[in-house]
Amino acid sequence: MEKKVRVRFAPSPTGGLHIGGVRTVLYNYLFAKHHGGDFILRIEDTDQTRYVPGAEEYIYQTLEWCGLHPDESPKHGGNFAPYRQSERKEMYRKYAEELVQKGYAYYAFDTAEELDAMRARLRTNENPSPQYDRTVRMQMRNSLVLSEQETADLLAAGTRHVIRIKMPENETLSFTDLIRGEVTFDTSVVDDKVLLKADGMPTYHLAVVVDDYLMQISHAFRGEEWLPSAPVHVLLWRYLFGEDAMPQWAHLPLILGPNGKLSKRDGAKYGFPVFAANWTDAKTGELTEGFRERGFLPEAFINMLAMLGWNDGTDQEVFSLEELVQKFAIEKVHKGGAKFDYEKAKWFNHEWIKKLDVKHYEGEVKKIFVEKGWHPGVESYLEKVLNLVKDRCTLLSDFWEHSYFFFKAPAELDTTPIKSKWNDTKEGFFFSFAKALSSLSDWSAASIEALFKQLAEQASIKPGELQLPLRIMLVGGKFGPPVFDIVQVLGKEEAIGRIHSGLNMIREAV
RNA sequence: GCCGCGUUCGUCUAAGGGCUAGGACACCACCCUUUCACGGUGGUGAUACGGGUUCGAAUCCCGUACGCGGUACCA
Repeated sequence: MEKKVRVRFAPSPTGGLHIGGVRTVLYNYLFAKHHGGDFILRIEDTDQTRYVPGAEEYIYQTLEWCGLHPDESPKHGGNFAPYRQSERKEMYRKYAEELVQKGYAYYAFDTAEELDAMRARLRTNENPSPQYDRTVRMQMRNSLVLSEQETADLLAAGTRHVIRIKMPENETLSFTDLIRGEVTFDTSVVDDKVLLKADGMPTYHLAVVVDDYLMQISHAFRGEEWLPSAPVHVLLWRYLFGEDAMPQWAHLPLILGPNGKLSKRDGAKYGFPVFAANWTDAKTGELTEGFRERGFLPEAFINMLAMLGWNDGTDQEVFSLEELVQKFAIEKVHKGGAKFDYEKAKWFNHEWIKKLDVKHYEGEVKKIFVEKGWHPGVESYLEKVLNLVKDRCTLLSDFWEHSYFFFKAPAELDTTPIKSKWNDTKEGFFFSFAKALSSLSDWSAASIEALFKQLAEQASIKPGELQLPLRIMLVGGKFGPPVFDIVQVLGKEEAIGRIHSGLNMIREAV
């Protein structure tokens, strides 16, 4: 009987979510939904020294923006609550004690100073980072070397201590990774990791195993940086719950920056966001820009991340979330890390801006417009304008520069391109064009263009000679969408008004 | 240092023994457009290196190099 698919994303609330984290959530979500399973959000806040206020709320907001809704979480609740590890603190100790009882773990009373001293003593060029492992554990202060009575006394006296796993010697451990296949380790080279800290909190290693078991997680996907500690987790599963109950692992490749692992610094250095949404560090006040505020659509952001390390085997690159859910297969995830390319990210956004109806992002665009000093006007007019310029916008923030002139008549004109060729015949043409426009009944770009060409022919001027002046009168310079589309969207009254004031300005300039 | 993972155009990737190694981004050229873009067409450009196995290898095996990750009472 197949277990129900249950996956979890388990971030620690220590700051903004960067794109590597978001991709991990995405793949978890896609896998769960593809298999009709549950997607759980668990907050791993066992390190109280690194806890950052606001970080958890930020995670919810980011997931919501991306459209990745958890079935269970601290906020949404669920049958396996609590979902915050700090609130589960009492549950872990008993498993750690169980391991000690079974001889798989031991109490260690070494102080931070003693650990430092051990490392300093053993450090050499050949061994730059000595570990607390089988080679030194019998020289330390722990229940392996202390007598039972001494250990009991220390414990009874409330001596600060941790519980460490006792890694077996010379054992070959392997497990099957859904992406990488069989991965093998020699237990002798893994150190005696701390399982339960002196403050009573579990470390990640204990917590992830206990919680994955208690929350009936069927598949566990996480970043590749966890691969080296996988043997510890496999062992804990074996000792505590049996390897048969262990979730299937998949270690996701890393997302790289221009040189090495992608970092916040890369973003600042190369001018692209690395966080999903803006993040302000409460302590330093430092703001790290997000994709969202940069003008990315969630659809594009998700799409771009999904393709960074995965594809369905075809040439298709633009996928909606629904399509991704339908087609996602964890086996097709790449093994190698992927270098993030901001240009490609922008391309995805451009594709989505073109593809989506403007109603989808009108609200966001309005916010940006208001910041630029725009006053909300007629809804249908705004929509027409956005539809006209959407193809030329890569980011939502591009809309303003491509359309501001629809909301405000030009205060001055760039007449340099037309000045030298300006004459009375042309002026006369525009007078009669404006007049003819006022009585035009079919107000469409096509009939405006027909009218324009007809009058041009009557005046014996090539229409091409007149289009640029018209454009400049309407928008102020050499830019914007096709000129007759501009006339149409502007509307009769506004277009005629701009032609008349444009003529005045040209006359002054010539 | 040790351990692990990886390596196809500049970048993301397809091809998992068999056509001139395909697509996308970026770049270049041309076309479209008497604005600027969009768009269209075409082009430059890759199997890290060395050995095997095989009629045949990007693909399987071994070695080397390089990259990345880990090596905390952080996750």
